[in-house]
Amino acid sequence: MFMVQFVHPPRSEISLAGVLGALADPMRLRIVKSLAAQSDCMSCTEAAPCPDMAKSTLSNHFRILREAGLIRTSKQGVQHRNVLREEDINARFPKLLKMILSYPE
Amino acid sequence: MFMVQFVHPPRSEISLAGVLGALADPMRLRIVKSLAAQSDCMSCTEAAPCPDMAKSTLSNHFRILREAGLIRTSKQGVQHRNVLREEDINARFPKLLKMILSYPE
DNA sequence: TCAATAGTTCACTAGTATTGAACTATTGAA
DNA sequence: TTCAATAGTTCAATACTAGTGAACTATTGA
Repeated sequence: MFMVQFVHPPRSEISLAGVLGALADPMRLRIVKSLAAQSDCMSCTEAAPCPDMAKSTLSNHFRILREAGLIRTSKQGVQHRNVLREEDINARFPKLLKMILSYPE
Repeated sequence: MFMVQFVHPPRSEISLAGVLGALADPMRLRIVKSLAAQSDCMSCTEAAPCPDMAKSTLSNHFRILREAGLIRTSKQGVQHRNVLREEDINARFPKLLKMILSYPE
């Protein structure tokens, strides 16, 4: 009877290396772009960058984004609600996120 | 009698994931900051982020920066001349480098 | 009660990072 | 010329990280 606990670093512990490392993967970048395009939250499968990715791989990508401080995950019924921690990232590294997401590739 | 050949991707092949991945390491970020602060080139040991790092590790970091398209290396005598490919990066991802290097950590 | 759904965790394999040791290439001095 | 010093690279070994199928947990709805 163990609830899944999500690890979210506080704003002050979000590191540049962590953020860059999390975004340095085409799949994770697409996940973040999807989340940035949404005003509200998305489930993991909604934000999945491609349909044929293994569930465990997707789950791992979300964990990496979460632990880097890029997204916040909460549980809502059977799904997970993922939101971009835009304010926290902007407070820590102003304009970085917007700039990275602005490049076409 | 094999000359060491350096791999430098052309500007068009510099990828965002490659650049972010290369910069997503505190040691490599420090190397790039050192190079950005210099107007001319630096040898590998001059740009070394800390004195106790193994030579092979340092060499590997420079290789990663080179293959990501962040630096250009040429041989000059017994040393290697490393320069930041600022124009190429700026052409490909405007303002990204300056922004990343501007954060204090 | 039981099946379906949404993710996580585990175990395995494959790729990548760090490092000491050995190697290559260049320079400068005896 | 010969030899040592210097600057990096390459190799081999170990340790860590990513991708994936299979098994598992938790929630919902029939």
